[in-house]
Amino acid sequence: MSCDKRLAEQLHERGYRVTAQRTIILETIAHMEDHISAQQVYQGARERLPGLNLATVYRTVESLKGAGMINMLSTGGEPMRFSLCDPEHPHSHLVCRECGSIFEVEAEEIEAFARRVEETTSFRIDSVHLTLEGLCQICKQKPAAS
Amino acid sequence: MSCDKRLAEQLHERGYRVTAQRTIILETIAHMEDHISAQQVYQGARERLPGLNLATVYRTVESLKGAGMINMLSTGGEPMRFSLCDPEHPHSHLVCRECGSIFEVEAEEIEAFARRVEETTSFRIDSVHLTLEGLCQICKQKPAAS
DNA sequence: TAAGTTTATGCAAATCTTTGCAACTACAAA
DNA sequence: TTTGTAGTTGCAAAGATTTGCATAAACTTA
Repeated sequence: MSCDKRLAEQLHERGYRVTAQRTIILETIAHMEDHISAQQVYQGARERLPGLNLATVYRTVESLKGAGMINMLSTGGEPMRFSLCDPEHPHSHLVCRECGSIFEVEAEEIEAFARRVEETTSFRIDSVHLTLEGLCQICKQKPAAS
Repeated sequence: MSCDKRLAEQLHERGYRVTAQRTIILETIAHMEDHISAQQVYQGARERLPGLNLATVYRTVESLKGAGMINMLSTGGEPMRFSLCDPEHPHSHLVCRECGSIFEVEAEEIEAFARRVEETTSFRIDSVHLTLEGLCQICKQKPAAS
């Protein structure tokens, strides 16, 4: 089955209606390499669906997050960014607060931590989000700004 | 030394100017029990500093985060929230996506993970932020909404 | 395949957050 | 204490995100 078909099927399985907007927005996020902003999703998806509204993008990413299909990353002070979930390879984000670059780090053990929290509390955890913020190799060599 | 004096001193040590706005905003966040929004900080701080501007609140929390003195928590779909950092007791956040309630969970081992990442990558990590999202004990018993 | 129900979308307005710029103030050095 | 400089603030405008409501589309059932 094609990648796109599989995504649409996942949506349906989880009780969400499969609309053109959702399909195209999801594919747009899936096909972009990096973590992209709402504006970028909007512009990318609009090429295939001209009438698309920005509010729909926001509502859709919210739904897709609820369906566990995308990750949202807010670096604080910058617009939210989205990326496709990869349940096989959970990862956390390493964000440079100076230049804004984002790296991914393997984080299976964080998942394990979440499972343990799930046992000790009575929460059901369905998404785990770890962000490590700091300075990348290049930026940490420059003098600090206040 | 008083709690407030100590906070002001920390600000100064880290190269930030100690202004009335910063001091009062920091105290406002420190004295509130929960994680509070920009509006709540604004309203609380305004009682002691009537001319205060909302833009200053946003810029100040950004600085305070840079100084490692507060945490920012974005639950996605809701305004950002802030709380005082407690370096002695690092914790992660457990957020219910249904009712929005927030709990704190001990997370020393996440700090340890961050230190290891710091060694294997060439990043300098100065803030670690883990959010576990899901359903709390009460909300997980209700039928799911799509 | 058609009808009914429920959810999603587009639009416009509201809310939240960031930014440019001129005036102001904290801090350091004289 | 005074002065100079760089960082902060308030204001207003821009940008990002959410929300209410009427219409349209997806899915279920017959």
